[in-house]
Amino acid sequence: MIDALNALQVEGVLPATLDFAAVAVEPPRDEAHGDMATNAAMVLAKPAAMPPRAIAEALAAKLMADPRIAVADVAGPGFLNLRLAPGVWQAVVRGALIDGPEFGRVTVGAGRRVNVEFVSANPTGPMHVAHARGAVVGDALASLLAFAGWDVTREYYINDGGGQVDVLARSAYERYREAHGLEPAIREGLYPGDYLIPVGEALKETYGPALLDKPEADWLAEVREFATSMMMQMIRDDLAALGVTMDVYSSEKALYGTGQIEAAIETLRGMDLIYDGILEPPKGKTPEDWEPREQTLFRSTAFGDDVDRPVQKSDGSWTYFAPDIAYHYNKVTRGFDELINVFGADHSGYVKRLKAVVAALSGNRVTLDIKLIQLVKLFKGGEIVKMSKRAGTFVTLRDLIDEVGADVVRFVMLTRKNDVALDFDFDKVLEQSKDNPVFYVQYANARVNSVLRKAREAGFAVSDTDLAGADFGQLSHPAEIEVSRKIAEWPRLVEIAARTNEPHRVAFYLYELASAFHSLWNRGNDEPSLRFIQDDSATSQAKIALARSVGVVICNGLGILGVTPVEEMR
RNA sequence: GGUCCCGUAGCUCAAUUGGAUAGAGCAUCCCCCUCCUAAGGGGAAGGUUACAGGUUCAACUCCUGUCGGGAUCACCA
Repeated sequence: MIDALNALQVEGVLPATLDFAAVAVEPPRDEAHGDMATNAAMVLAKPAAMPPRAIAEALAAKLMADPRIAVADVAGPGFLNLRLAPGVWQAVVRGALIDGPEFGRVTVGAGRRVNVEFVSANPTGPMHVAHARGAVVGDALASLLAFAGWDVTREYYINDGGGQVDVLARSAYERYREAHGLEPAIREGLYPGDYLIPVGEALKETYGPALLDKPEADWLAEVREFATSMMMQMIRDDLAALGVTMDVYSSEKALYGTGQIEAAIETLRGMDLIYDGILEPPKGKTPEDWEPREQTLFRSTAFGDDVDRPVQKSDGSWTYFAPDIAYHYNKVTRGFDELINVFGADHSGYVKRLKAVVAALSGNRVTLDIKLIQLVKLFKGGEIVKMSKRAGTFVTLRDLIDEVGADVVRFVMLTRKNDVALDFDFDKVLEQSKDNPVFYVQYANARVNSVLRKAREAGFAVSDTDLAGADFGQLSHPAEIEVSRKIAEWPRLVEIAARTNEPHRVAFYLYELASAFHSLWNRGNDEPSLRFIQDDSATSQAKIALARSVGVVICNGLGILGVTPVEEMR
């Protein structure tokens, strides 16, 4: 395309000073407009001082000389539609068979190092549904980026430095007393969950009666350590059940006493981003117990935040924000080019200050993208499932996996953009119908396998190398071309989804591909010539190859989503 | 009150980051099928993309404002 434009410049048709940066060539939304389209004529009309249609006509004539282009015609205000020679699509199907699991792998990431931090649930209990979506989105995003050429690190930040782990320790201590036959005092503010009973028993196992009747100061640190490590083991197990493996676990507590927090704060102070001052009372509703106090503050208003943020409490201890600054400084110094944090939507208030910190501490070298994950609403029998931590009716990730399986959980969690609330309907996700995307995609793959099985029984050679040698000129029906086009879109989709950090696009794409394939399959009912297995072996081979390439793409796509493809439905 | 997210067909959601006549699935209406894998197929209808301005050859997309829904707002993480 650019070559053709350059040629026109040389010929003097176009002014020599034009910039082609805004020229795009892409597959149009509407296939009636050809296989590829370009906006070149309209973008260039103004700078070239020529009517768009005139540019388009000249360009069309030039492009027709290319053997890969079958038809180039001018449409609408100056769009140039290109119909590619059939061989281009056939080559794509062949490419899918040759590349196999690598088909769709692209290089937009260019080996840049990206850190994806996700889940980061407090180590105070089992994971529940709210964590599940973040876990799935983060993990799928990481896989997607890896497939698109990034060097990816999956990371979990353990919030083990704040008051909530003391609460955990006290709660576990009561269970420890219970294990010794004493009445536990689960006071208001402690964690009442049964999952701490085994922790109490393990404490008894390790310490015997040694910690009984001792003041809190004597046991708090040890019990805290003991309980958090058990909680983290439980969380790792939960993640493993969901198919998530982290590369790095970073501890908040480990930042204390190392000077890292102080160093990060001092660095910011050197940029005049840290100062001591007094905050105004919050506007709107002022808390009744509000009183002015001097604190150490981060100047986040310089980055568009509505108020500066405290890093130190009035008693001199750090707020949660201080170790967070140090943690992100740490990620910057580890040499990542990009940081991505997957947070729950309730963290929306931290976005600006964290972006500000990363921008300041990296000298704008490192980008931070924060994906906010909206709520998941559970439905069962048409009723919303109410969840309350207090009433002990919150649904754990384990419950969810046990009921519908990890594959279903993962796929469904990716059928929505991250910043939109998601309804998870227990009844629908187990339904076998077209409006259950998990089933529909899996079913397509099962049908592909069914074709291959029957073809093998009929004596066809169906290895990928055999199929890649097929005569794809046999595939001429519009329904077959449609499936080929969809397959050809795959690498580009990977690129877009990765660039925008939106793994849900993969799930939607797979549904569309499955839909095109099912449509072709069903046409075979009425038109025997569209069935995959024919009497003529050359025709069969091409059709089977098409089916197989659908299977290749579905497997690659599901691989990114972390969903296991099924070979047979039952 | 500030900030962030959302608002698209009756319902649930897409829309290749600014492209052409805004697309799917349910539900509705019409026709066909019981078939290599049964859990269907084809078609019709359905829209001022919340509203009002602006930028652009081109706006669901970007900017400003308004309305509605949600999240969040020092001394918890």
